[in-house]
Amino acid sequence: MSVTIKDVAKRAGVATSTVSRVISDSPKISEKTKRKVRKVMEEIGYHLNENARNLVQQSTKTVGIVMKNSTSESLHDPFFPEVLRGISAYCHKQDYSISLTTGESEEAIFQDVTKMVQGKKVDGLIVSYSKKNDKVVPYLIECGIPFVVIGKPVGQINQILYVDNDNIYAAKEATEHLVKLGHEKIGFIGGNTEFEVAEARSNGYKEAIRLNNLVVTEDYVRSPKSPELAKQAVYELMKLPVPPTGLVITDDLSALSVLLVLKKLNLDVPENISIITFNNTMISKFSSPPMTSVDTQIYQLGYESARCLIDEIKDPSSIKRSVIIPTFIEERESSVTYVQK
Amino acid sequence: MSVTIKDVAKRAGVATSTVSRVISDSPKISEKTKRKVRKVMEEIGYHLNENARNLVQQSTKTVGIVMKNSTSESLHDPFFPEVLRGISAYCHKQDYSISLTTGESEEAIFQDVTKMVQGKKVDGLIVSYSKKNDKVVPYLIECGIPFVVIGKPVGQINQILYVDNDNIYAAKEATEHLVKLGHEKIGFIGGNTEFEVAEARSNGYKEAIRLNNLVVTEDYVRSPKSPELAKQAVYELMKLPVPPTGLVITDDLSALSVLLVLKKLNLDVPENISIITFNNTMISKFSSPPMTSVDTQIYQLGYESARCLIDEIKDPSSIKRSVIIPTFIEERESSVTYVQK
DNA sequence: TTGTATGCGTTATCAT
DNA sequence: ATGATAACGCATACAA
Repeated sequence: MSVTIKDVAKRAGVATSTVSRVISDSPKISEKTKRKVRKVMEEIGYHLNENARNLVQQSTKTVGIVMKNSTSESLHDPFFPEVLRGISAYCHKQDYSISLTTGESEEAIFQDVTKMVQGKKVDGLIVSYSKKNDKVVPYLIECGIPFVVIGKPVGQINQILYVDNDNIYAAKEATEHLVKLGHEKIGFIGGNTEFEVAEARSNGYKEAIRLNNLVVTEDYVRSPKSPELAKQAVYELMKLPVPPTGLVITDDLSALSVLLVLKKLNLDVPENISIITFNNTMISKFSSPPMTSVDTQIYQLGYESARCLIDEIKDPSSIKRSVIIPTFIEERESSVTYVQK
Repeated sequence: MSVTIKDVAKRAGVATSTVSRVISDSPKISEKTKRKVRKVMEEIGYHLNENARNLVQQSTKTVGIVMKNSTSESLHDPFFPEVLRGISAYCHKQDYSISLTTGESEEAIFQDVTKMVQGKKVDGLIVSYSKKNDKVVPYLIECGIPFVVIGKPVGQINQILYVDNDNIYAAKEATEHLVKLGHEKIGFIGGNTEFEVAEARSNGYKEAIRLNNLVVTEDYVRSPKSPELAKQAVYELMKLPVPPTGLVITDDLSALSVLLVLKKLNLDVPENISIITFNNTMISKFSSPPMTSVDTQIYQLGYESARCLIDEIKDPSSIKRSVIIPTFIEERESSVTYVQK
């Protein structure tokens, strides 16, 4: 069938072990036989069968990527492709392959993960989210397979590798960005608090409100579970007796929905209400108006997670160094100084 | 190390071949021993090693996905994630895994492909683009490995499986959408004509212009190689003695850039100029104004390509049935009846 | 219906 | 510096 090292060995008049050593460029082999063997490989078109190598080495040099919720949702959000881009870049550099989960439900994704792990298809995994009551992380811990989570793990912080932003701080800064502009009534539109990131940003917002002695109304803080539900939240917020003059929104996609609702309500941004969002994706750049956004450096998030993972795979005994990626605010037209009407 | 079929066999008091047959649920094994073996598998936590199976079966049940240009570019365009979503859905259904190229240049991607193919890491590939002078497709033909291209192959149409839209027709329809609205001066902003899709749409546009006896000015048709360069094209177009009153733009991303330029030029859409774009992604839906867009059913493109590929993998002798996915126009606010100023 | 033996294409451990 | 050979974990042809 295929041409194997046996064929090469026979043709070159050496043993298969010698061929194998030539492949790995072992220093124990003389340059002369290396040349000879390589010439034969060229001649008969030999190529390594990675499956065979994987089997004997018990490793695949591929990393699995676990998506959140469902493949569809992940791919609809500009966040995931950008994370993937970062992961991909580092993996390519290290000559690792990438394998994706394909499930459309949490359960299906969990099955994907078990298959990857137990089928020994991956050397490690990147979990692209952090969520309460998630089965994946505990499972991976139990398996003892290297993995890193993007976001702050819900428990066992010290035993789990992770890369994250300081989301509490980032949300605090975002809120204070509006405070500095003179806003005193600031609303918060977050996300599903099952996800750690949503909770953290919500806490950061609350901290900023408290530290600046502003109105702490529970009415002002919303945690819709989807960008679609975010719309509802805006309607409610703007119907309040004293509606907010500024809004902190925890992702660009939701912010886009918000923008649409505001338009329907005939509220201009930033004239009537200021907005600051998170992630600084293409969306915030190209929306109308372009939105001030907290850049979470998504690409770096992905890149570093891959780096952590591959480091860990290569040396599992090394200490667990989690990494925090800094954030910064990209100011655009959606947030301006508050002026009394 | 791991628990293997040998362990299961010993514990269950059967031969390894019996265990293997239980795994594949062979009808030749009695229900009784099946139950016994499965119980043991459960007890000692047995799991199939896919690498070993891959090796002996000479197949991996995974499909490789080839990105265009570079991973980064692909992931910056909403097109690719959506294609991936479709591919992923069908692959999941068929229990196939997905492996992505990670290269950042055409050459690097070609290396990824050869590695996938020669390393026997995939059973087939989906090439997510069709391009002139591309090395990948000829290489895959030479290898004789199953593959399908998304887009119309540049040669050997009959020997290559592909799934595509009828881009000539779609562009013709798009152009005529503006014609019907009374526009007579219609510009075209396409993409890099190295890609077949760009050429096809350009031809469709020209055909519509010709058939409707409109002004055929070469000045009106532009083929910038990136959304960034599209901006330049708009400036030039609008500086013409007789600028167009309608614009056909072949992708949402470029259209977004165009919108921005138009705004800078103080030209309102659709009051001063109408726009129709392609792909109907989130971008056209959420842009301001929302844009009329030709829906190319990207998800279906991906889904069908996976279906074609896996069909072909399962039965390489079956006839090559390529598929054309229909398009339709989603009307939004960016295109309106032309009124003389 | 079940068992025996062999091979899939490598790498790795001993030798020499 | 190189060769012989035993794994790696599974599937399958052939026996029984």
